[in-house]
Amino acid sequence: VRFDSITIKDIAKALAVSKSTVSRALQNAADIRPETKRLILEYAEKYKYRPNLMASSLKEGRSYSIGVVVSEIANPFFSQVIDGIESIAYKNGYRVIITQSRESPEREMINVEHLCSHSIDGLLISLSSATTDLAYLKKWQAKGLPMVLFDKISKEIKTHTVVVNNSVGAYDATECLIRRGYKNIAHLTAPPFLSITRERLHGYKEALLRHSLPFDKGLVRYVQHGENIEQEVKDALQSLFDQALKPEAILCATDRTTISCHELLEAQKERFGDVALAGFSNSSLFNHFPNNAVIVQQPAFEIGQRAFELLLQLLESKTEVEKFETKVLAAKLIVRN
Amino acid sequence: VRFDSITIKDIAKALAVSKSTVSRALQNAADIRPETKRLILEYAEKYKYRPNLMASSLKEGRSYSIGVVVSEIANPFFSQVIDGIESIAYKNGYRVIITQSRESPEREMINVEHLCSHSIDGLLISLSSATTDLAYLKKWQAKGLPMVLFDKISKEIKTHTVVVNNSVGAYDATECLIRRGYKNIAHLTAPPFLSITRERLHGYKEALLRHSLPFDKGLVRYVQHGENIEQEVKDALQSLFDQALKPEAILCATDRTTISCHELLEAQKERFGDVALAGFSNSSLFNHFPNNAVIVQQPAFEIGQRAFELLLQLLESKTEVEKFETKVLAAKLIVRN
DNA sequence: TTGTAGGCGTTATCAA
DNA sequence: TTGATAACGCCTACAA
Repeated sequence: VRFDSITIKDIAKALAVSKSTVSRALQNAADIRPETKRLILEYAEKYKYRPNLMASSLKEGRSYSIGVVVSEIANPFFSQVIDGIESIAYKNGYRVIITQSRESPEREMINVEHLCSHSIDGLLISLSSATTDLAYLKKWQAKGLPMVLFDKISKEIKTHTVVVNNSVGAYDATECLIRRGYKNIAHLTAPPFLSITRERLHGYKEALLRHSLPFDKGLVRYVQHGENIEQEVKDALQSLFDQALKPEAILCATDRTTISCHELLEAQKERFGDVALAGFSNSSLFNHFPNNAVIVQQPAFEIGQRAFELLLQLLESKTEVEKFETKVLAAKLIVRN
Repeated sequence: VRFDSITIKDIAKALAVSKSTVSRALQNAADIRPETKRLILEYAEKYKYRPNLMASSLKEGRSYSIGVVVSEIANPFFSQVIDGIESIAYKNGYRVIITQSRESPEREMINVEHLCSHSIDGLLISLSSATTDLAYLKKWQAKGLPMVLFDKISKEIKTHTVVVNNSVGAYDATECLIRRGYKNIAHLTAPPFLSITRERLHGYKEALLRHSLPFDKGLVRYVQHGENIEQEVKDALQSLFDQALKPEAILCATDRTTISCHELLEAQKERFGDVALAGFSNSSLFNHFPNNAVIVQQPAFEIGQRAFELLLQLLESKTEVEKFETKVLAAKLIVRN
């Protein structure tokens, strides 16, 4: 702020009172003469006084802003989460600083450092798919930075978390495919070390088991979700369909794989034939999916809300929080006629 | 920041030097004994000293952060713009605070107020479709807040601006339709008071004129882009097709209308028949559009880059900037065989 | 009811 | 080469 804005000092000078009196008036303090207060508030209003929040933050030792790290804001799941966060944060007087990791552990770390040196009061983070070393996060946590993990979480970090019931979501979608008569169901998923991968894989397996279908490792493909994810999905599909026993249906574990998979199946109908598609997605794209597609939609907005609420608990707790909560939300299965 | 972090004072105390010496060492000043500097830097490194940027901002009178206001981060055009902004901003040591107006003038105003009281150094803004009263923006500008307008701009605000050549984009798309033999081309666009509306309408008209086709007001529909835009587009389409002379093709002026229009045409093929679609869009959705669709894609990433560069000019200019620049970028026509 | 003084963490000026 | 001091804008004991 280089631009001229009126300060408490200015008001004090203009009205020939002390800075403290002005400060008191502005804060609705009790011990102030109504007349004085009126004068000050009028002047402040007239000259559009805005408190310098940097100064108060410095004084108060908190900034009333929280940091958010997601992999991509363009991903509809995350934009919905962010909407959820903001919806509650603003009401509570917090502002939200959004950053993107683009699935890069380095950028993730840089963002967190950046946010922290800019004095955020707390952090909401969904880890990048490639993050394995959590030392840097633990460091900040040890320094006392309150944080809540959501979506892609890690059990290494002891704190509140918000996730969806990935296992049940995957189970339901798989079961839906099975009920339609598909037996040979492939699974396209994220890297194996992620919790979402394990949980969704687990749901997939359970559904097969329950319906007495064999689990075949050869039908599972792990997609790195790197720079060129389209190519990765393409390769995965190729290798699936190069096998003797071709998949009749595919369950995709992530938004990106669901969409890429749909596009590829669409584009090369001759090659792949009529394959049923099921997948996790929060994209409005699903309107364009084939009518028989099965979509697992996560309650993204609510995830954001819950995550902020939990963070608020940490922020406002007077004592060290020892017992951490894990909020598990249900995913929604979308099946059209 | 309530959480414990080490300060210059702490280092000074620990090493029995003065705060100023520490500050100098940390800033790579010349007038310091190498040995002292080494000691300080080592200590700082060991105890993970991070400067409190709020304090330096307060001191320096600038925060090295800029505010961004767009209507929706989930809109791919804006997420691409934001990527462009960030790509340059980070390199220049600025951080970016993103807010969404959701096409509401009130939220837009609240966001700007909020950003300003949090001491941003400058503002990048795309106006909401419904914003008509710019008094509040002028107020901040008068106070000295540097700003750059992009995408949805207003000539009422005298400052740098970045836009695409809307007129040419619309012209090219329309001409493309005409060359394919379509004569009765409808135009679905934004509210008439927006510059993008006027410019795109102008390009549409010019193309008709050039190819000796009559311009028919009855083929133009203005869509408010409010809460329920889907319904608005639906109504617009209905009324277009209720006319005696049905459109053979439609040119949509905005991402939202292009997508809604596509979905509606798709869903009700019997009702609307085989209508050619052209439209402005930055969504990857266009992969799902019919093969003959014509897409006008804006260089969103570059818009963000240029906008930040111009803002940087304002931020770094020692003297009052009087002469303002308007960067006009070309849109890209995407036509698939 | 109001004013004075000190401090939040930095940086910059000036003196030593 | 280093240190003391003041200042950024705000808040708050404490004193008047």
